[in-house]
Amino acid sequence: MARPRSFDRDHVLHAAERQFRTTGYNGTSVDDISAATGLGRGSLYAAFDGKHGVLLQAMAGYFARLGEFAPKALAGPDEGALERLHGYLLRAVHGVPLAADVPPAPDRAAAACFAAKMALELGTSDPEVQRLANDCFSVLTTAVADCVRAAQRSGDIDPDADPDDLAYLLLTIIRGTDVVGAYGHSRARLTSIAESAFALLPRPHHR
Amino acid sequence: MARPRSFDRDHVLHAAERQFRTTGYNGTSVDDISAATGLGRGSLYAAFDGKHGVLLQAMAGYFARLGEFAPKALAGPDEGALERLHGYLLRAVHGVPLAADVPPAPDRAAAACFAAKMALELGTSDPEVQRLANDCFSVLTTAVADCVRAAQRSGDIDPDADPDDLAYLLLTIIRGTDVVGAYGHSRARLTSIAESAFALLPRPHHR
DNA sequence: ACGGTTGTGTACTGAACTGTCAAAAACCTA
DNA sequence: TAGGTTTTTGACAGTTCAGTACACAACCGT
Repeated sequence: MARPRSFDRDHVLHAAERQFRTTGYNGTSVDDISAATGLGRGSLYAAFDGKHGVLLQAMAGYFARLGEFAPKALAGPDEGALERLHGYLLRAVHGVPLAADVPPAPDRAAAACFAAKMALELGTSDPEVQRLANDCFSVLTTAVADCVRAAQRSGDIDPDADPDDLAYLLLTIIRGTDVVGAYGHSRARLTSIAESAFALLPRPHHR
Repeated sequence: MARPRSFDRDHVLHAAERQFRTTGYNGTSVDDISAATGLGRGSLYAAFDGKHGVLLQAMAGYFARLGEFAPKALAGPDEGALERLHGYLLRAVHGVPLAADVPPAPDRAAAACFAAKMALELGTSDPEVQRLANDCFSVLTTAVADCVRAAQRSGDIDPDADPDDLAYLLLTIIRGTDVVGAYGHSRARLTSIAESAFALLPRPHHR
């Protein structure tokens, strides 16, 4: 028996995420968020408790999408594991993949991992942001490590390699391409980096 | 026949760099810079043309230090090239090395590449910053690629590998550890990533 | 020692920003 | 259809910020 809210929570948080992505946290004013989401000042404070609240909840939403998509993209039968890894790597260097059918963003720099960007801007002074960003990273390393193990079982990756170390390395490379993308390098360059990384994966010793 | 300036330009720019590194560009006010450098507002505007001018000149100074140190650390006889690469990689993942004897910074997150951090925060909207950051990256990739070529001549790296691709990949990994460091991961974890990367370098096919 | 020149410190201005408040609007239920 | 509840809207106060202007201090050559 009260007025229902006129906006979709996830939709608003996603718009705020885009804004934070392009102008950074400190570079975004509450009015910017207001314009990007269509919500008035008062509604923002009532629903999300202001700028910092919007950030935390937007990051939580991002984390949820990540935890939904990445494991799904990497899980599957052992046989195709290496190829799934390959595909994920190639898509990831062009922007965090969050849906199977979403094409890479037109602007690579704006497609960098949201959590990573916020962690780099605020991580030293905002432990909560740092923790959330690290959670995003953990989800990804876990999913990749599982996929590496699957590839090892199917004989496509050296069984002596440590799957966790390999997962950390691959994710570090992916995050590194966020930075290289921010430098303005071409899509072809990023693809080349991804292929080089993939080519160096330790294969089993045949003989 | 005029009053000389009472500050050392490089010293001031370095202090400003530290401030930008810890609080970001948009998170730093002119008063913050003033406090960090000891210069008054007027002097800052007269000598560096305000906040943005300080950033550009601080980045230029950073670029100069980078171009001074990195090639020196990686150049040398072909024989020790692989080991120099190894040493550089290990030091780089703990913060941009700018002098041979400087120990890694106490706070890893504050030791990330200055240029990379600024590029990620401002790169999309500030082409000048993007260009300067990319220049920093180019200096490093060139130096690393040269060292890879040296290691190939001495028979420590597969001569069939493309040294430029390898250099891009290694630098991408190093920039990736800036992000992983911002997540709050331990020094040991970063070392482990660097060692994993080094272990995967393509060795020549013996026999 | 003095004057010209340049650096330094501080106060000021107009704009922008954050967080809050109260009135109006929208909705549901009875 | 009327009342109660919650959202929405717009405006407001206090603060902070970037950039400027002006007065003062320091130095050097003569």
